[in-house]
Amino acid sequence: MVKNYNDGEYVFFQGDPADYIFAVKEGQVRLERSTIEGRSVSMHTAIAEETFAEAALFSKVYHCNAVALMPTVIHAYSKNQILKILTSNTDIALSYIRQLSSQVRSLRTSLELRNILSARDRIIQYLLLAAHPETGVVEFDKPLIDIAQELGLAKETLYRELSKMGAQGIIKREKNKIIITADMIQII
Amino acid sequence: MVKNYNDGEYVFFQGDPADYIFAVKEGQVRLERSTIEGRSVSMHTAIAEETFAEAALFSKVYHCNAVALMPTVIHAYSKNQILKILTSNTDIALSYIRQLSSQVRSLRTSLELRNILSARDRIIQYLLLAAHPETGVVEFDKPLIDIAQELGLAKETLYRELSKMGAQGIIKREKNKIIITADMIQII
DNA sequence: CGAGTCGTTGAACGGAATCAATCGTCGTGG
DNA sequence: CCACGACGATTGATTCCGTTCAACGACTCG
Repeated sequence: MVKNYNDGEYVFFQGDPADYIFAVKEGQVRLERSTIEGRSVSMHTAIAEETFAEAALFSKVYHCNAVALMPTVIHAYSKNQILKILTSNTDIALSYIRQLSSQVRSLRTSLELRNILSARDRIIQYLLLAAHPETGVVEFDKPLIDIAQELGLAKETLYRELSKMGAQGIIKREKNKIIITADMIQII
Repeated sequence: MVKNYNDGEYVFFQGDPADYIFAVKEGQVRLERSTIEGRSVSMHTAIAEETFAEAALFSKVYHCNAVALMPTVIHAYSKNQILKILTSNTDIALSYIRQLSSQVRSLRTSLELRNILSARDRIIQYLLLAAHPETGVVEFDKPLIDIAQELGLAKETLYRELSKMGAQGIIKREKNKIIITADMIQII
């Protein structure tokens, strides 16, 4: 089921009966928990192609609010239907487990990156992880500005560090592409 | 199956046949990926009571190395056995899905916290999330030093901000406990 | 009663965010 | 077809905040 939301419009509220899980097709949705005295804390921001409220499968009500941060297109999937499918078809259940496992791994990696304080080191580790293991090529399907966001850095910091690294010859830059040179290895 | 590892001992290597998934009982295990030229990048550090290499369920080989960072006790579970159980018993599969979903949610929340630059704000959001919704009480089952680590802050920073907040009267501190006062709400 | 860990505070430094300005590029519509 | 606007990329200057180093008190546990 496809639905459209405007900026600021709520998809569901904390306490609503949890009947659907969702996927963002376009736009962004913030998951926020209401705290004491009506304040809210953002728990996650789901972007395009992400699913959210998966935990609703196992809960009678939603435990947070979901609000669109811009005009947003969302797919809603009936929780009961999904549960039925998951219990009747072990292949699908397993494939869902695989997907979740891979999500856990990727989230853990992101978190581990954030434990690196130095911007330079964080970028280097990111590049090493993202690089093709043989060729040392990192290809980007999104602007650097988004990468900066992922890395938890100001875009300026990322630009600066990259151009420094370029000057030092430890990376080479092409359009939508960064190539790690052999020199990087000694630096680390 | 229980196994013991010494500091620096490897549990498995990248490329080894993936026959087991694991849980850390005591100690720590670092998951690291080998990159070009034999360097390694840490992808995750699993601590006590955490599972790791769950993605091995769906892979023939491990995609990273696992190395004990201290004397460590690990439980190993046969991948085939687990797969058999998951496919034969949908209840267990569902419960595993639940566990993974909850892990995803919690990891997303941690990551969202890290997107907050200001130490003070990050701590406040953390406290609000961790607080009992009615009473505003946060109870700790581990030292603040570990909380600081979780938050990605130097312990000194956490101590300082907490004592500032205490002085401002927006929190009250007791042993293993922080109470959020009504005053906090206006400050945010 | 010591050893080790946790908690706390001070001082100084450095590095990343921020503000600001400019350029390049792409798509769009008049 | 070109002007315009939007957004990404880039560089400079400045500020500020969190890390780091250091030292010390408190507490727990063997």
